[in-house]
Amino acid sequence: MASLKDVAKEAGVALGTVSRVLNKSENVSPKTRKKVEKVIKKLGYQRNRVARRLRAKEGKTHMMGLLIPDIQNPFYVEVVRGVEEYALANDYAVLMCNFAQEEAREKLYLNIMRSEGIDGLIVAPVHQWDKGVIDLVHSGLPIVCVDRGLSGIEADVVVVSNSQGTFEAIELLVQLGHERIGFIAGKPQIPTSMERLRGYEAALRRYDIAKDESLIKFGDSKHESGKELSKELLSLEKPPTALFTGNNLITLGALETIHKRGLNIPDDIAIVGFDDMYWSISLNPPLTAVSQPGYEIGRRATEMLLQRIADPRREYAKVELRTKLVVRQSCGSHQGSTG
Amino acid sequence: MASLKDVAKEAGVALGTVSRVLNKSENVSPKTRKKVEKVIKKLGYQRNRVARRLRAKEGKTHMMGLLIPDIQNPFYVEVVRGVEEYALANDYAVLMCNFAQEEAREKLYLNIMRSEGIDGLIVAPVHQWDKGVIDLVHSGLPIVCVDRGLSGIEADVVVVSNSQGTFEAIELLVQLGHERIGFIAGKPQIPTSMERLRGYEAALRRYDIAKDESLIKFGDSKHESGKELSKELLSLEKPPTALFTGNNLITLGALETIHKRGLNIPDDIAIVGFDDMYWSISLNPPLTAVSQPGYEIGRRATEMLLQRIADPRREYAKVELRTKLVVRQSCGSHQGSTG
DNA sequence: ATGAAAGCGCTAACAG
DNA sequence: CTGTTAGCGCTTTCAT
Repeated sequence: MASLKDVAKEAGVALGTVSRVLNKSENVSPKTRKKVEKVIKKLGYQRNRVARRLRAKEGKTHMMGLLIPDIQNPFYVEVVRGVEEYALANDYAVLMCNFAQEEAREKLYLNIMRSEGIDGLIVAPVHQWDKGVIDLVHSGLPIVCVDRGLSGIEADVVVVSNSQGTFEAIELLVQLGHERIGFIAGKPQIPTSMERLRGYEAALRRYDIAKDESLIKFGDSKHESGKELSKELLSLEKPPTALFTGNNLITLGALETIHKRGLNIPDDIAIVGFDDMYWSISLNPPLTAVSQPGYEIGRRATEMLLQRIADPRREYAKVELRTKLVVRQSCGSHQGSTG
Repeated sequence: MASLKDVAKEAGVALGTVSRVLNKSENVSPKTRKKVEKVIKKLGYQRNRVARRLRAKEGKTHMMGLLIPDIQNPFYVEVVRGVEEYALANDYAVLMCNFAQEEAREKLYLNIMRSEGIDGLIVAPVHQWDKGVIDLVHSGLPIVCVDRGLSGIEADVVVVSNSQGTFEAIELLVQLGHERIGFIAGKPQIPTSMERLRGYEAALRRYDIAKDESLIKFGDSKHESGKELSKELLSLEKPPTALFTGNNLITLGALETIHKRGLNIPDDIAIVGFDDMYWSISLNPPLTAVSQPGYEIGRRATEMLLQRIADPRREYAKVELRTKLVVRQSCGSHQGSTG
């Protein structure tokens, strides 16, 4: 692989001059620039990003980190796509790691990121007191949180209207005549779980429906947990007539249980889930869901991160994007199909 | 961040000695080692991976690349998990990029990888004549191909028995009484598409069923294409009684079409898909599918890559893993449910 | 067993 | 405008 030195020698200029051409410095004569660019092309020279990273001051390494909780969750896949797209367009490489909802692994990756010399990081913290992330914020590394914020910490964050989104979903179910609505939540430590629960409670209050604690179950945001907890709900003496599932994996687990029991959706049990997938319409019946703009979350977060890298002193911001209720057939007689 | 120099000064030894301790060199007295280790802990020292990478000889940068065609495809997500797991266990960071089936983007990422100084790369080439990847192989970088091989190139590769897997699926459909079996394939340039087609043809031959070209459609391995091509098949004058879909995204697209037309699965149309998802059972009806061991593919590929990095001259190998037919309800009266 | 020193490829400060 | 030079933090000789 050709190096700066090779290019300089071949072009008959100093090494620094080549660097200037590469970095689009003003102080290069058009003639020299042309000569150097020709040699660069001729030798197929490519900048060594590692050396560049080592030497460069903070904020110019052209590498950012992305730490996501669960790559098996299609929602995060959308976020990843948004991040990747925007990063690529701005000449940033993304070091992407999946900590699979394990705090220990998150810590490990946080260390790797730090020692890879990234310019900044986009992360969905394990919970709002995530020490690893908080330490990193304090260390001065530019960080944008997605999906979940940190408690009492100044940092940029991109979230969605979890509470409002859930409210709308429950409202729809109520309007369709449901009064016993089961709610399967994710881990209570994850802020989004609690926000969604608040939306549920608010909707019940709004329509004067008494809250029945036995209809609310907490799990761990995974398929298995959706499967088990829906079983528990359906086995109640007075089972719910409708189910709200707290994320997409829980939804899929619940569907498995419902189908296994031979129940009809929506006649025996209606279901609305948080998180829409582009293939939700391929489910039978097509799923009514609260759609999060995952791609947009990723894009916006990256935009904010690059802005903060460029100007570390700018005001911290919290961006809240709106969810959208996509009504299909799993919740009952509304014929609408928005998606 | 503390550096090697800081540690050396604090411990009162030379910089090189600290490096030796870090690299578990034999030539350090137990006493010195202990002293240094204590300081390392005290200062919370962490190796700077960038500097290490810049200085290190090839094969010791502790960073590998992973280039996948489509992160929205759950199959590749499984592969990613397998790679990540094995890499992490061996102190390798993974630079993971998704080229979204676009050759231009693949090329771009290939360049980034090269200039990030990775030790090796796992990649699913865009097609078997993928120039970018072939050039990289020739440059001497250790490379393992997954899912698809390269034509006429010496390189390690991990694939599955695409032809045999499809054969078994078609065989099942035939045994269930189907003779008009539609086949929706992915891009013909992708080797797996053609192998799966060969399995289809072999099964027809084996059971003396004439091949009807109008039942075979080529698309681009995506959801949209599954949707459209299944529409075409179902609109034929003599439509198929069963559908074989060439990958998971195509399957989901086909399901959408089938449900939209109000057809009953499997009575009106049976369906078997290539690729199983852990939530295939949550579909209604649960999907009969050819399951690829994605996680295992990723794990094995990484194992092979690290072996090649350690010994670049070892024999090249092609590992073919077996698929498994998971029979559920989408194909008809078999009551079996293996998944 | 340890110290000293070269240098990986690059950026940026300094000198002309 | 361009050349020269000092490191970034580390690994790896070469001495001792």
